[in-house]
Amino acid sequence: MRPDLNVLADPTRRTMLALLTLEQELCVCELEVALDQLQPIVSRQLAILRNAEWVDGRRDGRRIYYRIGDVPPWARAILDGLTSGGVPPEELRLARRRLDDFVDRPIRLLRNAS
Amino acid sequence: MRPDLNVLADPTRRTMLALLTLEQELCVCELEVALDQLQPIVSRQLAILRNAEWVDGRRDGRRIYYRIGDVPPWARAILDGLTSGGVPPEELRLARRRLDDFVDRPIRLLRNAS
DNA sequence: CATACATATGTGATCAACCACATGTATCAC
DNA sequence: GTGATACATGTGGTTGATCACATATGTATG
Repeated sequence: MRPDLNVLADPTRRTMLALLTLEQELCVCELEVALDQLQPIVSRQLAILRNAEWVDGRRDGRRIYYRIGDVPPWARAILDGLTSGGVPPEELRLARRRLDDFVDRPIRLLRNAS
Repeated sequence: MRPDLNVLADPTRRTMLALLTLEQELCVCELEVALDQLQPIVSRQLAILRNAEWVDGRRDGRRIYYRIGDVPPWARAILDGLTSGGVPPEELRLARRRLDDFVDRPIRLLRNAS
C-alpha cells in the first residue's frame, strides 16, 4: 500500500479522508450528506481514493461502507495533519454536524469511538 | 500562515518540500542540481510554494536561499509525512546524493544540522 | 421477475496545470 | 557604464482534472 499523494490536490477528497479518519467508517449516502454533494461526485471521488490506495470499501447489503485502508505510518502522519487543521476546522465541524443531523442515518453496530 | 494543500499535487514540489525540511536552506541552483531540473522549472515551482505559503526566500548577494516558512503544527505533520516515506525514499536519497556531489556548491556558514 | 434503492461509471464540455522556450530583473565584478 | 551570473516571469500549446448529466450495475423486497 503506497497511497498516491497526488489525490490530495482536491479539497473535497481531503475532507473525505479527514471524515473517514475521524468516523471510522461511512457509507456513500452519509458522505453525500456530510459533504453536501451529489451522489455521482461522491462516488467518483471515492473511486479515485480507492485507486490511490487510501480507502477500502466493504459492502453490506445495498450500502458500501468506506474506511481508511491499511496505510503506512507516513500516510497516517498526513492524515493526522488533515484532521488537525489541514482541512479547515470550521468546514470539518460543519460536515460532522450535518452527519449528526442526518435523520435516517443508517445504523451500524460499532459507532464512532471519538 | 495557512499553507495551501493543493500544491502537494506535484511530485517535484513534494520533493522540494522534503529537501528543504531536511536541509534547512537551499538556493535555487542547489535545488536545480538536487532535482536535476532546468532552472525555470525550479523557479516556477518555488514561486508556487511561496504563494502557497510553504516557503520563504531570503536574498544573499545574487543567490536566494529558500527554507520552510513559519507553518502551523498540522503542516509540520504533513512535512514529516513527506520526509518519512511520502516522497519515495530512493528518490530522496538520490537527490541528496546529487547535492553532496555538487562540486561548486555554494558555501554557507551554518550547514545542515541533520 | 419487476421494482426500488444504493452505488458506480460513461461521455462530452470546460477549465486549470504544466512544460519548453524566450525574455526580463537584480546583483556583483571590472 | 558593460558583461556575467543567479533568479524570475511572460507566452503559447498540450495535457489532465472536474463537472453535470445520463445511464449502468448490484442488491433486497414483494
